[in-house]
Amino acid sequence: MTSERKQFTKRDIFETMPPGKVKIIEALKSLLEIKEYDAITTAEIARTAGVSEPLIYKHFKDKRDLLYVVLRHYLDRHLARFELDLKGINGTLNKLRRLIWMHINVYASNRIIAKLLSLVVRGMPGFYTSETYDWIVTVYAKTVLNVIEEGIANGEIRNDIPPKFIRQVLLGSLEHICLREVIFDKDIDPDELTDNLCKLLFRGIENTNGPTGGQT
Amino acid sequence: MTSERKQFTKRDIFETMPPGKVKIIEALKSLLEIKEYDAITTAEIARTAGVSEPLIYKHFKDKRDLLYVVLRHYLDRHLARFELDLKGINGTLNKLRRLIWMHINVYASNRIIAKLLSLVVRGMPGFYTSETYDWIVTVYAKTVLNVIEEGIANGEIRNDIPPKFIRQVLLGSLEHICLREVIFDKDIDPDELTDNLCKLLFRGIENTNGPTGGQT
DNA sequence: AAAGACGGGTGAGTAATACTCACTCACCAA
DNA sequence: TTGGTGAGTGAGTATTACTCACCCGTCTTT
Repeated sequence: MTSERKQFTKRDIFETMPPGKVKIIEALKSLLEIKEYDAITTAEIARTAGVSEPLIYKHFKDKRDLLYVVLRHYLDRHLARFELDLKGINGTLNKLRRLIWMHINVYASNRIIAKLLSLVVRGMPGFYTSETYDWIVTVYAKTVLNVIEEGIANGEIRNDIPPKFIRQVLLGSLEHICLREVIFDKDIDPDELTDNLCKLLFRGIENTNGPTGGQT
Repeated sequence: MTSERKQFTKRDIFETMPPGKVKIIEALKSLLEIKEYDAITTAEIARTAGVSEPLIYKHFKDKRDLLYVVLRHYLDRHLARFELDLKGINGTLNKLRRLIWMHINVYASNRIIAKLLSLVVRGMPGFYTSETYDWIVTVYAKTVLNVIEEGIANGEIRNDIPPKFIRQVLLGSLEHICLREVIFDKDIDPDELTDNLCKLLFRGIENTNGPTGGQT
């Protein structure tokens, strides 16, 4: 009987929400499947949700604010697995490879997420002060950084480049190698991209002073 | 007397333009200095230019189309130098270093360009079918690719990764290492960033089978 | 020189759309 | 009973990108 203790998942979040709010979120989600954000009007969202337009503004600051919440819902299930999925893997570079593959795979299998992150919210000034942004940084970017720092500490990764810089290069590369296919809706091959990226980056970041105890 | 032959520069372009068009372009440019694109209205542009609003639509398809033209004007003087500036340098990696430094330096010294490229036009679907985009690809992206391919041919760069992939990683890294500072208007240090990026990437892309004659 | 095409330029207007105001209704606490 | 609170709405508004019909001067054509 004491088995479930904390397990706060998406389901709980939805259950404590007023039904109208849930309907609005789901409405925007379903509209994003068929057209891009800028082409979706608030009237359309309300109509699809079966609620009145002002209700959107009762629950969300803006149309954009609503988008940030929707983006978070989309990312939720993916990001939840990220940390766990790294647990079983030993070796920093193996963890990084796994991370890279997962990132690309999310973009490959969910174009809405890819488009929102690479093209839409990126240009919205308010995004960088939103809860969703904070959450992504905490859950994802920090995880990546931890892996890199761990690699530096155990001597697998060179220590003459700031870890945050390495992360920037990694994340920038990830986004850019998918960008063309995201924009033009072409297929993405996670395996091939992962291979090439690892080939290139790993040789750039690995510690050449010997595999272990490479502390200067 | 036969000294000047082709020399078509910005000045010529402007001179063959109707004065209203020039005024509109200059108006948007000066407005971009003080506020972001989305906050600028067409009425404001017309007022600043001292022309009527419909004239904008006589000369440009949209407000966005105008932005693309303005972006091209901004980039014009910078990109014109790119190819020339590489001429004197020998060694592919040295050329790449120079290229990297120049790219970062443009972002560091011209925040409007940086913001437009990284945040604004990136999310506009129409941009990727605009003349400006074609032009950037031709003048800049192709130059980068040529340098990389030259490096592969002469054995300085490894040949087991597609040159276009290397370019993607390079350009993605460049954009992403500046992104935070561009968004939050913080200073960018081109020298430091160039050093770190070259340290990381060069080891990743250089050919380890010997410096010359590395053709497989 | 008349006709007319053409390009730059404008005054007045319009459709669309994100967002607001004032309000109702149901529920719950004191 | 009263009053507060939060979900929800009908009607409205300000803003804004964009358009229509039109004017005028300058070339070209016959």
